[in-house]
Amino acid sequence: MNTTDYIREKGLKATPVRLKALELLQSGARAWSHTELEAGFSKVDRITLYRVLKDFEEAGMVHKIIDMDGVTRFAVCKHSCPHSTHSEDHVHFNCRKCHKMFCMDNVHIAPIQLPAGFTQIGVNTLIHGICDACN
Amino acid sequence: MNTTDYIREKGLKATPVRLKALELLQSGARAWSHTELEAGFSKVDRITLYRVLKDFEEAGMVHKIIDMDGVTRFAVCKHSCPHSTHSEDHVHFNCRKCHKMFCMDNVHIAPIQLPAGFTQIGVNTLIHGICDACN
DNA sequence: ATATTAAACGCAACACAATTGCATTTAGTT
DNA sequence: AACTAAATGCAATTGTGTTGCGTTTAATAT
Ligand SMILES: [Mn+2]
Ligand SMILES: [Mn+2]
Ligand SMILES: [Zn+2]
Ligand SMILES: [Zn+2]
Repeated sequence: MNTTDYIREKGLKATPVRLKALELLQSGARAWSHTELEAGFSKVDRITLYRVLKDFEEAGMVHKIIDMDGVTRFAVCKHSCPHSTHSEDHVHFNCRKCHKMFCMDNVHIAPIQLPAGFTQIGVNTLIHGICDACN
Repeated sequence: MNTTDYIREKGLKATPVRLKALELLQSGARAWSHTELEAGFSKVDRITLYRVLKDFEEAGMVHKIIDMDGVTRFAVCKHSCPHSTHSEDHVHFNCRKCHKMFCMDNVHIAPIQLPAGFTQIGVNTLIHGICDACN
């Protein structure tokens, strides 16, 4: 399915900012910060971009992750992600050199045993190290 | 060892703000945000508090964690934590109800197998759910 | 006890991320 | 082509964290 139809299918209008933002998010196979995305446009209103990212997130098109530096990042949801059942439990990798963040969908994490009284809803595993490109 | 001596042992002057901040951090067995700590004082300069927290962190007295909402939090280091070998790899638990964060030093996490090319330096595991008090 | 001084403090200013309100424009529809 | 709800662009505001600088103070030396 093309970008325009995908946005429309999610109940959103296919506007220029949304099309470009989605194309950027779908490229590079990584999680993008607002600043990185903004730099990918020749010209964009940063408030509009904030709202587009929020719209995408609410539509279940992207998920938000806070990286090791506290920077908010967005990555496309690879499997179909209805907002309710949206699982963000996959591992994220943050490179100490280039500071890029990657979603590691194929990395398996073992279930965690919590102390009595604590109930788990979800888990965010954030690994930091050196990525393949920087190695 | 008392609070004053502990601060001095780390090479810092035992000032009123530092004493109070450390007492707050040592109480409650959880990770405190700047805002929460500030509220624990009857009167404190917020810039001074930022600097005290930075000093504590650099001295290896506390470690910094970003919680599920992107809020920066500080928790006392339970075992002796020289800054160089300081391990922050223990699990953190963030409550969806009260938004408090806890360090789970006794929770074991299995080692993670990364794809070829990626080298791991450390890992931050952040579980979200409902804490014992809220359950 | 008093003097000394490097460290810590308090305040103003600044930088940056993110949100809200509102008037204008536009995508999708009739 | 006309309509309208949604999206945009801009200004203003909030929140978090940092930096510079003059003043005060904790720890030390006399
Ligand atoms: Mn991801
Ligand atoms: Mn901790
Ligand atoms: Zn890298
Ligand atoms: Zn709770």
